[in-house]
Amino acid sequence: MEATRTKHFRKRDAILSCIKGTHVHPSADWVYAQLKPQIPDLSIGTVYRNLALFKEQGAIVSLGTVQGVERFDGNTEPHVHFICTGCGRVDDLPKMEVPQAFCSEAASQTGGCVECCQLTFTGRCSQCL
Amino acid sequence: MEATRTKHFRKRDAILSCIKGTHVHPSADWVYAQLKPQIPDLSIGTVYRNLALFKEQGAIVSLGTVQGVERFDGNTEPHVHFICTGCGRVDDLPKMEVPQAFCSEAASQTGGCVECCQLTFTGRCSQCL
DNA sequence: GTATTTGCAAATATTTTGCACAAAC
DNA sequence: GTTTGTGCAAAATATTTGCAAATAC
Repeated sequence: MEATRTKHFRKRDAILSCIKGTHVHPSADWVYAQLKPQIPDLSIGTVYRNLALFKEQGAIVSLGTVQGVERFDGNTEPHVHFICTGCGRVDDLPKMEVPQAFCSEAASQTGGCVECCQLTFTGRCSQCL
Repeated sequence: MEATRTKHFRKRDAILSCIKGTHVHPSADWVYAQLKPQIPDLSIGTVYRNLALFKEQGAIVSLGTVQGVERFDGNTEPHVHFICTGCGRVDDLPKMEVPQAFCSEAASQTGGCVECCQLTFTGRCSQCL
C-alpha cells in the first residue's frame, strides 16, 4: 500500500518539511500555495494551525510581520536577517552573527528570561534599488 | 485666545507628542485611548493615518507587531529592545548597543541599502515569570 | 473503539480607505 | 478659495475558531 501511505501522510509533516526546506522565510499563504498543487484538499486553516503549533513547540520561529504578513523561519538557530521594504524578501546574512555575550548581557539587564535574539537589518535589496 | 489655541491645535501634533513622550512603544490603539479623553472627537482612523505618515517621514519607527498589533517607537536612534511574550511589554535596553561596524558590514553583504537595524530580545519579563 | 487532525466557512481583529465636511492658510 | 486634515463608517485583509467529518492509532 505504498500509494495509500503516500497519499495519506499527515499534512502536518508536509507543512513542516516545506518550511524546513526553503530559505525564503515564508508566510502561511506561501506554504499553502506551495503545497496546494500536491495536496489539493489542503486548507489554509490547517496551515495556520500547524504553523502556530510548530512555533509553540519551537520547531520554527516567527520573524514578525513583513508588509502585514507574518513570516516564519525553519532555521531556529539565531542568525541575522535582511528584510527588503520594497519587495518583502527576507534573506539570511550567514556571515554575520550576534555575539554570544549579548544574550547573557540582555538577560541580566531585563531581570527576566531571554528566549530569543534577533538582529534584523531593513532596507532595499539590490534588485529594488 | 490661549484656550482656543490649545483646544484647536492640530491632532497630528498631539499624536506625535504622545508617541514622542512615552517609553511604552505604543500601538495605534494605545495612542488613541491616551488622547481620546483630551480630544473627544478624535477618531482612530486619524491615528492610523498619522502614524503611517510619521513612519514614512522617518519621525517614528515601527517595531513590528507584538501579539498581532503593530508597535511604534518615537525614538528613532537605533537601540536595543526587549519584548515580553507574556504581557506584550516592550522595553529599551539602554545599556546595550549595536556595534556601528555591523551596519556597514550588513550593507556590504546585501549589496543593497541598509536603512535600519534592530536588535531585539524576546522572552519573559520578571513580572511574567 | 478513542484521540487527533482537518476542511470548511463563519467570526474576529486590525488596519486601510472613500467621501463629505471642517479647518488652515 | 484652495489645500490639507479629519470623522465616520464601510471595506479590505490576515488570522483564528467552532464543529462535524475524516484519519490515525
